[in-house]
Amino acid sequence: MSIDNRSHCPIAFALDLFGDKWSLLILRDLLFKGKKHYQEFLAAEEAISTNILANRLSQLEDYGLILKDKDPQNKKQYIYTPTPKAKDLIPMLGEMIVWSNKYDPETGIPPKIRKAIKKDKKAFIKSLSQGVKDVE
Amino acid sequence: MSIDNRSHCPIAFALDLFGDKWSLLILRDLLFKGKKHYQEFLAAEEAISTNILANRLSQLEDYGLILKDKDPQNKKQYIYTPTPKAKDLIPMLGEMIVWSNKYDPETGIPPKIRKAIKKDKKAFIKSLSQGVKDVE
DNA sequence: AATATAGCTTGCAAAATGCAAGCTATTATA
DNA sequence: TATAATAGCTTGCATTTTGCAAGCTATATT
Repeated sequence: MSIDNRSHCPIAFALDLFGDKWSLLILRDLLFKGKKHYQEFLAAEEAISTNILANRLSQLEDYGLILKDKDPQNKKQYIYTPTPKAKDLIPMLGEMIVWSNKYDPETGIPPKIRKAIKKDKKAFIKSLSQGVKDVE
Repeated sequence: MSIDNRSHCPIAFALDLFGDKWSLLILRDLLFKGKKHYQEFLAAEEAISTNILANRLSQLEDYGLILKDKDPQNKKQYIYTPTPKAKDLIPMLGEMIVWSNKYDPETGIPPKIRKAIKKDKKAFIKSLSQGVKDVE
């Protein structure tokens, strides 16, 4: 797939940036799990390999979805942080979570959260953005 | 990637079903463009190739996202239709459209729709489900 | 100075993708 | 009834992407 989008369709545009098996999992770790370091992404349950991780981090940076800075705490590490452009994906990710909650019979979503989604879907999705600055 | 999901994460579950460059474009054509036939999907602007299209239609059927039936109007064609499981993806796709509307400087979204999104995002997403039965 | 750690890069095999061609079961046409 | 056209694939093969393992470099710790 080329660098420029395949059409001017908004769905195709989004897929050109993160329409693969890994990019959104990295963003999930950044946005919801508070991960910041390369080694943390590497340790994800889904077992991404190091060359793919390096490639996706670099792509996400190119796409303006993440920032890479030296970690002032530990000078041999980098800190990856989501940009507002990435944080703005939270509503979409929220709807994705709601959908999987409905259709994955083996979902690992904890009962408390499942109840929260059932009780008030909108409030649940809004809650995902709490603690994540720069959204809205 | 194996058939069963890589983790019990809801985002990973969704990506296992449609985390590629094509599946959501086919669903877009089914859900928003009223396409029903193989040849219509083949003719999409993004130029999917026929073997990939056949593969994805078969996968989407396996995943319970589409149904394939003989077309009573033209007996040498099939009609593909989205299931409720697919129709329930509309809110997620709506958020994706809203996001791309914000970040794609070359988006092909028509001015009228852009205005509608700006005026009332929620109403816009809701409007996507109008005319598509079985949603909520 | 020697070792460890973090973040990659490289080599190579396996899998997915894309292009072109062909195949089969229906129609539609002569 | 034979002939051609169309729809929906399948197949072969080259290219690209992925994934595993190993290695490499720059810092930091001992």
